[in-house]
Parts: sequence; C-alpha cells; structure tokens
Amino acid sequence: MIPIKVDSSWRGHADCKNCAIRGSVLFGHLTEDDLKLIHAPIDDLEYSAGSVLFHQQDAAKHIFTIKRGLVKVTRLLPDGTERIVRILRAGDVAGLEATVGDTYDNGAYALRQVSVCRIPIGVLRKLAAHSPRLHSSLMQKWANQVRESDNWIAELTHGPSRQRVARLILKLADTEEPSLATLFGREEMAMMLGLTVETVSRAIAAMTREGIIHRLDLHGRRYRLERDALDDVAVPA
Amino acid sequence: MIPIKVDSSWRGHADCKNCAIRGSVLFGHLTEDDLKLIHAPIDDLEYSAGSVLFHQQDAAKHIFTIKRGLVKVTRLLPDGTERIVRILRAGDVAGLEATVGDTYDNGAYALRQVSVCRIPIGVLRKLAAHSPRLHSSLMQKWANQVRESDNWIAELTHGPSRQRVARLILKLADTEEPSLATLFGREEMAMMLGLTVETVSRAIAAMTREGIIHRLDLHGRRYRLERDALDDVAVPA
DNA sequence: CGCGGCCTTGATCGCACTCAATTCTAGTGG
DNA sequence: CCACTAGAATTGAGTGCGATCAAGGCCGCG
Repeated sequence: MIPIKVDSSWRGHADCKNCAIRGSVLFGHLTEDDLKLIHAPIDDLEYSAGSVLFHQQDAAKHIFTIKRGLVKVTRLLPDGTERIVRILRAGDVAGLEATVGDTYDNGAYALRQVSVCRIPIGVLRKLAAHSPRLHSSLMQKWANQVRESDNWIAELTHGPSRQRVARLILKLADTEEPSLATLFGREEMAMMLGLTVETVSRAIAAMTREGIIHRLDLHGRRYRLERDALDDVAVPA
Repeated sequence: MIPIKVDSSWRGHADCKNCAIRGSVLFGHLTEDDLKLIHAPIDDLEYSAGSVLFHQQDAAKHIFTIKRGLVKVTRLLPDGTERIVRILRAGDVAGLEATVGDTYDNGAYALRQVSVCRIPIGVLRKLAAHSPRLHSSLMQKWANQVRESDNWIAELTHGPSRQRVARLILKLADTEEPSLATLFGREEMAMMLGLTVETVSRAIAAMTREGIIHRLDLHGRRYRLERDALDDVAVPA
C-alpha cells in the first residue's frame, strides 16, 4: 500500500535561538533560560519526498515542527484503503496527538523534500510546565489543524470534479507567487479529492486546453494560473 | 439558508461540583477552591432541536460543554452553500476556537434537544492560569475534534452511497444499545454525506427492504440494526 | 377535510468510474 | 548516442451510479 521508505538524514541538533521561522513555531516565545532546560536533543532532520515521518498506530514519542516542505496526513480505514485527510506546510506541526495519547492517530509522509525539527515529547512536557505561552502556541496549532480539516471537508470532498480540482490547485498555489502552483502526482491528487486518477487528469487537461492554467514543465507538476478564471471554476457564481 | 432560531432557555447557574458528567468534561479535575475563583456565571442552557448555539463569524465569547444531545458543526462556503463538517455529542465541546481566536470558525446548531454549560471565555482563561490539568483537558478536547474530523473525512466523504449511509447509521447508533439508532432528517443526512436527499432515501429504503435495518417509527428516524449485515455494507471485505 | 412538510418512488440524464490503449519522460545499458 | 524499459500522464470508449426533475404517499395540524 504505502511504499515504506524511511529515508531521513540527520542535520544536527536544532538551534532554536536562531531558527529561521522562530516566530511561527512552537518555541517562538521561549526565553533562553527556557531553552536551557532542554536536555534531550531536538534533532534537525531532512526527509526526502515519499519518506515516512511516522505511521498510524506507531508509538507517539515525538512531535515534528515542519520548517520546509509539505507533509501529507493519511488515515487508514478498516478495509485497508488509505485516505489523505490533510496537508501540513511550513509552520505546522505533525503528530500533535503525541501530547495527549501514546500512539499516532494517522500517518505522516513527506510529499516533497521536507525539513523538520523532531521534538521528543518529554521535552515538550517539561517546557510546557514552565511556559504558559507554549501552551497557547500548542492551542493555536490545534486550532489550525481543526480549521484545516474542516476546510478540507467543506472545499475538497463535495461537488463536481472540475470544481474540486480547481480548489485543490488554488490551495497549492505558491504563497509568495500566487499565480504559480506546484501540483502532486495525479494519484495523490485523486486520493485527496476522492476521485480517480483519470478524472483528475481530464480535469487538468481540460483546464489547460481552455487556458485557465498553463503547464510549465514536462511532468505536469508546475503550472501558471489564470487566477480570475480559476476562481470562477472553484467558486461558481 | 439556515432557519434562524434562537430558542434557548436558561435553567440556572451551573453546579459544577455536582455535574452528572463531571468526569468527562473540562472542569472535571478542578478542586472546590478552583471553582470558587469563578465569578462570571456559567449558565446551564437548554436548546431545542434546530436552534442556534452560534453562527460562523460570531464574536467568540463562550465555549459550550455539551451535556446531552447532538450538535452539528457547519461551515459556510464562499458561494453560500453550507456543509456539515462534524457532529458533537455529550462530553464534547463546541466553540473551542474561542480560546485562541475572537470569532467562531464555524456554526453550531442543535440537532435535537440539547443541554449545555455555557462558559464565558474569561472564566476559562482565569481557571487555566491556575490549573495545568485544565490545560490537558483542553488538549484532549482538541485532539478529539481533530480525530473526529479526520474520521469524518475518511469514512463519510468517499465511496458508494450505500456504504456511506451505512457508516453514518453506525456512527449514530445508541451508545448503550448498539442495535438501535436514531437518524436525522434525510436532508441533513444528505448534507453530511455529500449526497442528495433522494439518494439517501433510496439507500435507506433498500437496506430496509433487504432486512439490514428495520424501521421502528412512522417518520423514518428510529431503526433497529442488523449489526453484522450492516457492518458488511459499511466495510466491504 | 385540505394543506404543508417530509419521505419515498419513478424516469431520465450526465458525470465520473472502469477498462484499455497510447504517449511521454526519465533512467538504463548497450 | 540511441534502443529499451518502467512509471506516469493522457486519451478513448462504454457503463453505471447518483443527480435531477417530477409525482405520489403519508402524517400532523389547523
């Protein structure tokens, strides 16, 4: 089902004080004294596209702050099929459930090259005991996850295929350059939208023909978007 | 779109010390001293089926602990359509996002007669400052919401209509008596499953004909379930 | 009794799935 | 440098499931 690749590389212990995205992550508000409390190591890891952060049901020993890249969160159904339920981006946290339970509720896999800080749950607990601000950061992360899941349900699981594909493309648009988007393999897009590979492919092909999106590479991953036209497809008046 | 009914009745200030479901709610671990810190009133409210706890975008001033009944959580899309994204039951909390933001991310409506404790957000903050256990209760509630949302996506938004309807029925089975279930109006079931009223009705009718479920009342709300057969429909081998 | 709401049933249509073939690209080794 | 291959994306033809449109039935209520 899942290609099991555990393909991470260790890039050293994290240097929280000088973290590039310190403002948006869990430890952003901690003081130097707080950080000194950390004894167990926080590791700075790289995962290549397709590799595993953790599987559903694994013992939950770490939470992962995502510094770069995209992570898919999947859920395994009793009948063995797998569904993508959310995507995490830089600033999000994977495996938050480690703070309240002892196994992961779902699997997390790198969709592209990903950089994370892997924080042992013990460290988190220790720091949490001292820092109310960390508490509110955690709450904030939880709230984001719920909002994302709810959006996902509302936007990507209902409606005609064209519309769903359009909405997914918009969701994947670059944050800095909103008229560019990097898609995934058709198979994965299909799993996100509850459609088949062929239907996704046809929708993209049709929109390309109609000039709503423009293919920029040979693999069909990178596109330039005609925002106005695409918005119209995504949210029909 | 939504029938606007604000139809709640005040049943007095909450008596947390003697709460029937104290063990499963937010304030379950607080001491009497903690509870004495509360000055702003926690109200004990009843909502009749169809009435509003809060709308999406309302100023978030309270969180609602559900003591009895069922609450639907809906999200409004830009194009004006509305989707049901989750259901809350006794022990769950509605409006958790009040702890981190100042508007509600989604709407909450009573599906049946509902009893709640309405806790002003200020009270929660004050107590949270004193009680680490309240913190972990909150985390637990957040984790439940995410797990529920993820389950919802995985189980109820993909697959053939029969299967989805079967899964929803199982989700609505009584906790004490698992072979009985109380459904909703077909319209609402359709909104939950991303199907049409007619399709839901046909699926239920078919399963009734096949003896997988048995109608117990005239309105088509209450059913007795043939668990084994229904499980087979919900999770095809 | 008549009306309105909801559930059900029927007939038809179209979108998305299925099955299958083709094209394209990147990677491999001659 | 070019065949060869494997994997992915695309395209095509045909089918079926669920949406749509439209009646009809059932119950509660005035």
